[in-house]
Amino acid sequence: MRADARKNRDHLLAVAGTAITEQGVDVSLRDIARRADVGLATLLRHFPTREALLDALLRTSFDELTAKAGALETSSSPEDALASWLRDCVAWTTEYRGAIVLMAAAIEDTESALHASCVTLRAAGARLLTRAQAAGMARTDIDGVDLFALVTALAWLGDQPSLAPRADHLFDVVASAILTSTASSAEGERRPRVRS
Amino acid sequence: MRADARKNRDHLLAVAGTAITEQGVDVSLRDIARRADVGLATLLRHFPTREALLDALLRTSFDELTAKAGALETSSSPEDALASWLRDCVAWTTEYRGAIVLMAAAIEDTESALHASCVTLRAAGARLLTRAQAAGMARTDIDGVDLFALVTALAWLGDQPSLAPRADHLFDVVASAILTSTASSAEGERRPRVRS
DNA sequence: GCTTATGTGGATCGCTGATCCGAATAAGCC
DNA sequence: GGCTTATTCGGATCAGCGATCCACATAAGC
Repeated sequence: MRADARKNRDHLLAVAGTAITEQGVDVSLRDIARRADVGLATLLRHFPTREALLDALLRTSFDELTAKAGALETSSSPEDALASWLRDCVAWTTEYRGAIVLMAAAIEDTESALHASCVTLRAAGARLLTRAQAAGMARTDIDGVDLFALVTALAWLGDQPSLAPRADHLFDVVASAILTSTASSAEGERRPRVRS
Repeated sequence: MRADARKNRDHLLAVAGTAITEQGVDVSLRDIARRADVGLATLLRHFPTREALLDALLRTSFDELTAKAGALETSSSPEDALASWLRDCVAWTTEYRGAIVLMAAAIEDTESALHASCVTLRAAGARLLTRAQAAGMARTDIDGVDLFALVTALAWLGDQPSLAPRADHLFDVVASAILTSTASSAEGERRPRVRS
């Protein structure tokens, strides 16, 4: 890649990150290009679709979450690992408003630029779930696909301005359905009482 | 209203219903007008915004759901009433793909044409929830707003082609978190195996 | 049948993302 | 340093979107 092209690409990524954080993933691509002092065509050549741009932006975070799942697999109890990772996943999506919808669409669209990242993330969650299930700490009638769907739905909830205030609490509600509450004493302490 | 105007309005509603069922709520308004052999301006005068059009289309269903909640309040056990009504709500939204997102946005936007209907629906659910809680059949740390959010999230799940196949199952998972399983004998039969 | 208030829809605006292609320029070679 | 060439750039343009305007058509009331 030519030096000027690389510079433009990096600059565009930085500007896009700011713009999307401010206005959500539906921000006008023309605006991003304008803010980066670049033609719209240039933006669209580097990132042919909005998803390609998001993929480049989110890939780092994706990898971090996947890595964290791997680390938790050995460092925490099966139950805590799953709960903590799920919370991280949901919390992370709040950074890029609207991204979760694209992820939900990408998970089974093999043409999407986001597809591979989503599948990897889902697999990481599935491993944590399987481990928790084997330890008898998670209900066994759900699988990785269900887990991904639940996380996605909770993240979407946090994306809706009108529902976001309840997102944390509802995460606890859903989590209580996933994690078997046999060891309820320890749990009651770990998970904050959200509302009296 | 003049006779021709009324006719146009009714015809537009019928065409819009078909179009939205086929293509989801994001269907082009221009397309709807074209299919109704009417100018775009005419559609937009009868229904100034997409939400106004949806409000007119959905109002009947809204009222039915609200009425059903009222009927269940006396005809069924608090638990069955809540569970059955929630299921109906989620199932209903599948008819108009994408409508749930507009509803979530309308619930706290008093300017929205859908606002009043959404608030009424939420209140109906809240009454069923309160009744179930009073009977000790539902967890007491959630309220009507939480319930609306959960239903909305589940409905959104059913709207996503990639997640929809799990929507029914995940409804059961979430429902098991809302309804307290103290009377597990009666429940165990009605609800599919929650925890094997 | 005439008048008037109401309803209509083509034309147009500003916006979106997508695409084309002449102009600008960095990289490689002598 | 100067030349050539392959790469990159971005203004211009296109089709689509919802919103708005206003000259024209028409139903309703007398």
